Amino acid sequence: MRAGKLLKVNPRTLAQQLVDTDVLEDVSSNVAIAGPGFINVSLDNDFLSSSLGSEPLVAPTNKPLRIVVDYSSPNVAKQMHVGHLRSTVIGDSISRMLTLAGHTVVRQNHIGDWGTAFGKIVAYIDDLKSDQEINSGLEDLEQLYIAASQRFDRDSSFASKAREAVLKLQSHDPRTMDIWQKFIDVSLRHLEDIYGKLDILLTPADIKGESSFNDDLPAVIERLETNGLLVESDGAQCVFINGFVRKDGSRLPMIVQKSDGGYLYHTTDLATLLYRTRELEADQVLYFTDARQILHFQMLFAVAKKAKFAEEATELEHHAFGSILNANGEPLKTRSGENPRLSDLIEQAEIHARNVVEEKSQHLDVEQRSEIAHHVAIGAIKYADLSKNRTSDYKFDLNTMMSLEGNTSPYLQYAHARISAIFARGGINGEEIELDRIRVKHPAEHDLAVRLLRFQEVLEQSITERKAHHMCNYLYDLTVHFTRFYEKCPVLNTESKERDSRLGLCARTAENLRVGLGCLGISVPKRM
RNA sequence: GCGCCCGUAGCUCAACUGGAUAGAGCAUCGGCCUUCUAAGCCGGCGGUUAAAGGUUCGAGUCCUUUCGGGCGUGCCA
Repeated sequence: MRAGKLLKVNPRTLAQQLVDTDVLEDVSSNVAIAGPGFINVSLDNDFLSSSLGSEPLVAPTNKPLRIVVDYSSPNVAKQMHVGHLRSTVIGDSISRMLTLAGHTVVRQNHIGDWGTAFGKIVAYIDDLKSDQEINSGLEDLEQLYIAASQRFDRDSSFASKAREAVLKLQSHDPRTMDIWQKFIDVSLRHLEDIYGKLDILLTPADIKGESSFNDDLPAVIERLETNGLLVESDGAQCVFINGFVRKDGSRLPMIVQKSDGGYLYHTTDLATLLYRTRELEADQVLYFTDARQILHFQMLFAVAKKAKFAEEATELEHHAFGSILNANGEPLKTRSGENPRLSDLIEQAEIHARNVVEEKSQHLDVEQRSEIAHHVAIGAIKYADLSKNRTSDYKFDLNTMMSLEGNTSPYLQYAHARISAIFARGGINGEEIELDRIRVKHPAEHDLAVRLLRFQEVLEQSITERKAHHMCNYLYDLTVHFTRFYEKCPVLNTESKERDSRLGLCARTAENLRVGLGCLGISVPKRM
C-alpha cells in the first residue's frame, strides 16, 4: 500500500498486478488479496522445509562497520549501584548483536575515575597510617567514600587537604598518583567482579576512563579557540551554538572551562570523541546513558561536528532510557535512602531464584540447582530490562520478573531445557542433527517453522533501531509456538522420517534460542 | 516560564514507524498430567488508546490545544 501511494496507483490494482506475476510462485500457492490492498501469503510447507535446510541462522552484513559502543561507564568513587544497571545491560546486548551481524565493535567503558570526589578519597587514604591499613581500608569502596565525604563536611583542615589533593592529581604528583592508582585498582577489581556475575563482556582492556583524557583537555580548548567558537561569559569559557536558545532568546551555553580554570564533562567528552574518531577510527559512536543527559549529548554532537572533533560522516548517537523505579513507581532506594548496590540486587535475585529452583527442580543435585538459580536470576534481571521499549522509567520488581511465567527469561530458558531433555532421552547429540531432513507438515510445525525463519529479520530490526526488545518479543513468540508444537507433536515416539524432521525443528529452535538469548547476554541451561 | 520524553485492559508491557476486528503476560474464572520436564497447554472475562479538535481511503501512531506524570534548563556528571 505504501508502494501504491508512492506510484499513485490504486493499492488493490497494484496488489493484483504483483500477484499476477509469478514472483511468489515458489514461496506460496495460496496468495490472497484482502481489504484495501493487503497481500496475504501463506508460505508453503515445502518452501519452509527447504529454507530451514539451507538458510543459515545469520548472514553477516555486507557493510561491516567499526562501531564504538560506550556503555556502563560507572563513576568508581562508589560501588556499582542500580543506576548503572540499564546502561550496562542494554549496551552489552546491542554490542553483542552488532558483533553477531558482522560489525567490528569497540567497547568503551568510560568510567568516572577523575575529579573532585577523588580528591576526598585520596586525602582520606593518605591519612590512613600504614599500607596495611590502606589495603584493608580499600576493601569496601562504599564505606571509604562515605567516610571521606563525612570527614570532608565536618573537618575543615581535611577539606582543604582534599582540595589540595585535586590539584596534586591534576599535576600528577607521584605520591598522590600512587594512592589514586591503588584506589582505582581496587575499583577495577570490583567492576570485574560485578561484570563477571552479570556476564557482561567488558574487560579491563575496554576501560578508558575520564582520567585518560585529562592531559588532552587544554588542547580541546585550543581547538575550540582556533575554530572561533570559544566565548568568555561570566569568567567561564563557553561555546554557544545556534538552535540552543531559551525562551527569551538568550543562548544556552556549553561550558567547557569553569571560571576557576577547571574542566567539565563536556570538555572530557569532546576529547574522548576525538580519540574515538582518530585513534579508534569509528564509523559510528553509540552512547547508552540515562535520559537526563539528552541535552548534553545534543550540544556535544553539535559542537563536535562544528569543530571537527568528529568527521561529518561519523554517526553519533545517544540512546537514552529512564531510571529504575520500585514497584510503587518511586525511585528505587534502600531503607536508608541510598541507591541499592548492584551486588545486593544480584544476590536478592539469586536467593529468589534459588527458592524457586529448590521447589521446582528437585530431580537435580545441589550444585546443579545452584548453577541454574544463577543463570535464571541473571537472565530475569536482564530480560526484564531489555524486553521493554520504554525511554521513560521502568519498574524493577523481582516478583514480576521472577514469576517465571509468561514473557520472562525463565520461560525461554525452560523451553530450551525441554529440548535438551528430548535429545538426552533419545541419546542424541543435538549438534549433529541434520536440518535438511525437516519436512514441515503439521499446522503446529508450520507455525513454528515460519518463526524460525524470521531470526535474521528481527536481528536487523533490533540493530537498526538499537532496541533489544524486538529480539525479546520475537524469542517469546517463537517459544510460545515451540511449546504448542511440543504439546501436539511427539518427537521421539513417532515413525523415523517424521522423527528426524521434528528433531530438526527442535535443533533449529534450540539454536535460535541459544543465539537469540546470547544476544541478550543470557545463557541457556541444559537442565532446569 | 521554556525544552525534551511519556500517558494503551485492574497491573506490567506490545503494536513491523500511517494499515485489517488494538495484541500478550500477570491477576481472576474454567478445562487438560498412564506418552519427550505442568517453570507447561487450551478457553472465558477485561478497551471511547488521558480529553477535544484537525489532516485522509484509513490515526494508538502525524498536527493543534487542554489535562496529568517524569526529566532537563551556566560553572556536578
